[in-house]
Amino acid sequence: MNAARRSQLFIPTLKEAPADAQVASHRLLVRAGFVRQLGAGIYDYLPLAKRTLAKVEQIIREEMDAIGAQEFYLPALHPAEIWKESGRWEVMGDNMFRLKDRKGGDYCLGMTHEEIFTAIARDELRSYRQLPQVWYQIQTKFRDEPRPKSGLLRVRQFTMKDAYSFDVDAAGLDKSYEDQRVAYEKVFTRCGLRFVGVQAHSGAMGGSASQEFMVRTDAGEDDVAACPACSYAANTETARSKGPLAPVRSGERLDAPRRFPTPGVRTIDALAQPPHGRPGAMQLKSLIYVADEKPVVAVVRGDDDLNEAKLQTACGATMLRPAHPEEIRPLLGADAGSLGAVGFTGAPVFVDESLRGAAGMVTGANQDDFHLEGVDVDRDLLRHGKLADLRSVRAGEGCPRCGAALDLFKALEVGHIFKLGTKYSVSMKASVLKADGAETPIVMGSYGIGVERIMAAAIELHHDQDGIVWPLSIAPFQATVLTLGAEPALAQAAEQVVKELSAAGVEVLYDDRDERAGVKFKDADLLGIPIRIAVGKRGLAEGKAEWKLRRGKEVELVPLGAVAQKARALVDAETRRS
RNA sequence: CGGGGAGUGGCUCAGCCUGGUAGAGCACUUGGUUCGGGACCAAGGGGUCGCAGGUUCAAAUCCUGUCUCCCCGACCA
Repeated sequence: MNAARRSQLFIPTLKEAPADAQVASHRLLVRAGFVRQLGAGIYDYLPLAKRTLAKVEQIIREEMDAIGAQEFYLPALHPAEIWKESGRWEVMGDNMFRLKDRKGGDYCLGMTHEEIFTAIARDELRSYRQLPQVWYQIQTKFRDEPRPKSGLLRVRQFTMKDAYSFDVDAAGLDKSYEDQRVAYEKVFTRCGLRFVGVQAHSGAMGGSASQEFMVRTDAGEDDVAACPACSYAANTETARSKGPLAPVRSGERLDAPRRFPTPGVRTIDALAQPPHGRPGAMQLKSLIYVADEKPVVAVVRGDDDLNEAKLQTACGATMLRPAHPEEIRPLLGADAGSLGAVGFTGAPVFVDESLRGAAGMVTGANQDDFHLEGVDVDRDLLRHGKLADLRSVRAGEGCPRCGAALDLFKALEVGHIFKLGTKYSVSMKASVLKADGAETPIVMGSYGIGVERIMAAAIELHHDQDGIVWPLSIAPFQATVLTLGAEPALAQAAEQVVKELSAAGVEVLYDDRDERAGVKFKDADLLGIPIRIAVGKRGLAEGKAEWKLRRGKEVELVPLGAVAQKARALVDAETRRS
């Protein structure tokens, strides 16, 4: 039966949103009775949410199956040993939920499943003839996020579709990756999301190439640089730009850096003010980080921002954090605000590539209250330091491909695909024999989609003052029928319409409650069911019902007997597979 | 981990400064009047004031500790 009675369903709607809901999707999911919060970053999914999530999962399943991926279901509870094999028992740090069993053995809750799938591949795959394999599951992941926030957008327990490809060589991986990329585009499109695929930073996953699928919304936590003129789009963790980056020159070229007193000056800004008057573009900003427990120095222009992800890429570290003040002084002899990398060889030095050739620069002297002027980057820094892309791009800078002004915006990551290569197959010894009898590590890819994030992103994209406006493909119900009034004739007519809709395969929510019309309208708008059929006295006198789409304004009178077919046609048109 | 803010009935909040034994709106129950965009009247039910100590004749209120939740920052020297 495709019909449900509103009076029986558990849909606890709220007039007022909880005070702690900040973003639209959070507020509306709670108000419309889809979710409740159990703890920080932990949510109950109530029947309406379950229906929508099931639809998202089904769309994912269909697109995965269409490219030959095979569905698994693996444990969420993992013995520590398997994570120690890949080395990620340590790498994942505090982000991993860990627990012990009664014998004191170490376990964790899965954050992702590269290790588990790779173990199966290692144990079971022997020959190149068995490849390629593409495996996936839709499973719960646990991540002890430092700061859960924004409702369902950053949580500690969530559902992920994670897929893994196993190929004999790089060419095979290229194809598997491309299959996934195309499947992802279909999934997000079918879910009603406008998205952009962007070049991404691989982070703790490792591997060569990766692409993120981003939904543009201010509720997102990532920053994307995209070119309005060409197809270039990248997470700012990897985005580049060209010009206008020529460093300002001081005009005074010195044979060697010269120390000068700057009492009390601790910031770029202070040094830019009188009496010093050295604009940020003339300064070098030196930042101290700890990469895998070892200090590194990053140097960017005074008016630029260091991008931590880029620094992480540059030094190849798996963990990166800013150094504590008490780590800085013993290393450089001064506190933050007076630091510089001129002649400093106590730790690796990375210099932003935009600084190549810059001269007449000012930087800290590694002595409190003193700076150096006349610094020549090539001469004074690059003999011991390495050039790297470290700075964050800014809006308006030139697209690295075509030069047009880059657009910068907030975005929410709903999917991420990686070319892992052999990182896991080597560490976990997953290999097959090739045709020539040689053993070769399996070449892997890994592909994730956040199921709840799709639901939340759809709401961020599709809502108005009154509530959610679901895309038909993932709405918990496709149509809702309202009776306006208590007359038995209305209920009779409504039930007939419900029956016909149901018979036509349309999922319908029948609001049979003894409520005033206003309450039903408000509730229907809040829930966001795409098709609203209202049966009231006025229309019924002519044998008609009112047809209105949640996304539109027009109300149309439709003969009772024609409602089901009209709905069927719309559902067919909007949920068809691409 | 640092900095803010908040925990009072299911929800939104007041009361706290200036201690005297808990309130409003919404929601819920019953009756009545209403009935096309979150009705009205009347009568009800429901709260160890996050938790634990302490001060006091007396603590939601003052003090200490602790837990939880939300926001900002995780750097820009």
